[in-house]
Amino acid sequence: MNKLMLIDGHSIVNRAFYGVPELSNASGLHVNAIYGFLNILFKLLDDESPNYLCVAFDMSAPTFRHEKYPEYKGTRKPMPEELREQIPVLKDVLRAMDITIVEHAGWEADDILGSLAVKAEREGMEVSLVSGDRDLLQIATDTIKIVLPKTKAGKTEYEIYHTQDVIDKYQVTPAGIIELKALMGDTSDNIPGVPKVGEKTATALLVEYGTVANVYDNLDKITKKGLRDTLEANRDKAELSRWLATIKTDCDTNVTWDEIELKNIYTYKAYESLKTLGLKKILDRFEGKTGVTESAAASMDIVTISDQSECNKLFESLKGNVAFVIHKSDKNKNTREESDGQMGFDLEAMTGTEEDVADGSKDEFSAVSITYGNKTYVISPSDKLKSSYISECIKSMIIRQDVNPVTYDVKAAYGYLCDKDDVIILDDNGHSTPRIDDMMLISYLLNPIKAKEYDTKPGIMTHELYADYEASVKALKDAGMYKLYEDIELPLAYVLYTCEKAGIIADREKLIEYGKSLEGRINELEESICDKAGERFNINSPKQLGEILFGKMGIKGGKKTKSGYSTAADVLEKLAPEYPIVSEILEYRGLTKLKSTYADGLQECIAADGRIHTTFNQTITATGRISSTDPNLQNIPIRTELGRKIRKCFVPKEGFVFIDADYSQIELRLLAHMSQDAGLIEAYGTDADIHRITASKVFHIPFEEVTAEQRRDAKAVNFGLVYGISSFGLSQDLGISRDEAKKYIEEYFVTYPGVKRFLDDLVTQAKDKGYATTMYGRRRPIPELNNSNYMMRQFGERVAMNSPIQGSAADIMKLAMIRVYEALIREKINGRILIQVHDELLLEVSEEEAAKAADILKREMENAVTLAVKLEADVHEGNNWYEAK
DNA sequence: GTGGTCACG
DNA sequence: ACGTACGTGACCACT
Repeated sequence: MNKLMLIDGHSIVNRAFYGVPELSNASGLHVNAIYGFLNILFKLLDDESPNYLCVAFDMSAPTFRHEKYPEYKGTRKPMPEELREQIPVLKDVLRAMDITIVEHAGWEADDILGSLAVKAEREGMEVSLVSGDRDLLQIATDTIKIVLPKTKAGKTEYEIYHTQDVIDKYQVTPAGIIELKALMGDTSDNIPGVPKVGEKTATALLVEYGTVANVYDNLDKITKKGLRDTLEANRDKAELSRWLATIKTDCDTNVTWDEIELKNIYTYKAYESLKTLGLKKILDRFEGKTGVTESAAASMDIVTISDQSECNKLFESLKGNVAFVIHKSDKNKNTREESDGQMGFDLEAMTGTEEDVADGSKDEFSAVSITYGNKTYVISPSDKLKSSYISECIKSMIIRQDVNPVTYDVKAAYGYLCDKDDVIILDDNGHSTPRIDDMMLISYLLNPIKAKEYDTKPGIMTHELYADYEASVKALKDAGMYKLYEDIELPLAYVLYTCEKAGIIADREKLIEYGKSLEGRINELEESICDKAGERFNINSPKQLGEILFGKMGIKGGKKTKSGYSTAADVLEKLAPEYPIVSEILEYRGLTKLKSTYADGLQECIAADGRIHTTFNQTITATGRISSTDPNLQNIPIRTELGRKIRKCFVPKEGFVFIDADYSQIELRLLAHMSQDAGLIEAYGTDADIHRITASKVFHIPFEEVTAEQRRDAKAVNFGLVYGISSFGLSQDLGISRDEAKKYIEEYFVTYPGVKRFLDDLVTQAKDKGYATTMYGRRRPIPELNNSNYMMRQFGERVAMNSPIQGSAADIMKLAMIRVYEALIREKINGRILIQVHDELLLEVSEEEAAKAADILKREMENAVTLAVKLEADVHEGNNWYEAK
């Protein structure tokens, strides 16, 4: 028998929203309602296995009935923004699953559902109507069952009602439900009902008289005077309510069974969009279900290329847009699989000999996939087809004028394609020639909060990015970010590739020595701390430490974290003067950090060539900065002398020196430029210390009389501004009261009114547009600005102030890197950029050319952009990183 | 895998 | 009454 399932979209998504705890994905979008809805849907599909399915949504409030009676539309609670934002997304997911969504301007979802249910029943189908709304019970018959889901402790359960179940529970027939609502009303649906009549009274009346009309026909028989009066006085309300409560069953929905026939819901499209949403649990279900990735692959026409002639033929045929992706080999996997007798033929191992790797030569790859037209080709190296041959084919494809290559992560592609002497030339605009477009960079620019990732399976990944390419480029142009992409991000990828490949020498012996120098004191402190505590415990465990300090020893310290006492440095520092054990703990923490993360950690990262090759991530941060991983070379200690000594372990190669340059207060200078505040610009026009000038102006004292404390305070305010100032944050930083902090800020804004105006504008604009923008048009979406939570909105405002500043500084540094890279090549300097640390560049240059390189570095950095204030870069030379700073 | 802590700009 | 400075990544302990 044919089985139809009808789902009341809004009502179920509401249930899901309130039944599933708050849950948001990486990009800040709430997904709990989507998650809950899908869970309910899957459970129902499993249990009921219908062959027809559709989901009905209300079009928009006010709905049809309420338009006629506007006085009853008002009390409906507005939908929380966290839920509202999920609905269009949910609809997209459902559509991707090939599930039909029905909505109609004139009718409520109820009416559509009722009409479809009745129609289906007439045509001999079995019907399950799923809703969270008990109103629907009026539709129940012996073939139409009403399903009311509940999310209990993460589990989906539901009540099921046929005719008899309604009678059992409510003592009225399904049709009686209408009468019931007419009398008792329903606040959630804005049905007024008769005042003072609740469920009990209404049921009793209906058991007696059956219908509302009959109740009124027999009013004189009602003995309770109060009840009779209220019924009498509110006859109009009862009639209206009856009408409001009645679900229409005769709408001509135009829905044909054919179009709502349940097809394969485990589509690749749905899989992809769930992946974007970060709903991993539901993805698992997709993968287990029908092998979605395989079926997607099957529908995509994947061709395997296994010999040279096929390979040649393919590459000769290519013209226009061509997507290609080179897949990294899994080294562990390789060695293990190869160990069963096939070792000699492993070409990967041959291309990636130790010597090559040591040179920073080509990386290994396991496969290449290419999508062209409507076909995707997967090329795996084998004994018939060498990986070197494949990479030559790709390279020749790339330099052909009639091919526009597109890849995902072009920096990685350089790693597979470039030999050590290969240099990709940058033209006058900084464009690398030949050019390879990078979908990773494009999607990062389109959404830095969550750049689109592609499936890791060779064919599918390439197919997808090929399909997205043109639309994404258009989106980039529409957003005004194409130049940013073409002139900055794309050429930068190559510069970063050269930095990574170059690496930096880390002197292993020195690191070992440094680590040893810490050990003695660490052991000493450990003894002393455990001694004072009266027991041995793990000082590195915040849990144990908290219990010892604030529990056992009874030191007063407010609880802060979810899992107990906070032992963070700012808490302990307040206690240190009074308790020697606390200051010892602080020292211990500092030393073990230096040892484990730096002295020991960095040693692990030294490659066979004696150098550390970090990875610079270009698509991680929300603001446009780059980040460094494995290891992170952007957080090498400098603030304390002991930590700073680590930098002596980073040294240039024989005959070379380090040249280091950092921008002086680039973010504050950008604040001056972007705000166009005359006072701040003028302050930077003089050569004097900016914090001192600010202190002098803000505190109304002569420049010469500014004390060290006042300068420190002014500096903190300056920093605070860049972070999106708050009086609380500033007070914490300076250890002053919130009121005092607030006064500082106010006074600052009086001094530099343009800054105030500018920051306010940033927030207004971000609220208006939904994103913040940098000088070069880079965008950062700020969904938090619309969050219903005050704290979240507040955070959004700070982000709106900070992102344009931090992001513009990042833009400028990226531009500077490209300029420095080009200038070094143009002027044939024997030297290269090794590391970027946000406002700092570290170069390794031959001794003879050090002075020239220093000039180039300073010049290119300072002239990367012309601002209302001068950009200054401080340059130093040294025989290690410590000296060069 | 997550939270706490701390290194940097 | 809430509970906050902006942006990162690595290490450790603990679930």
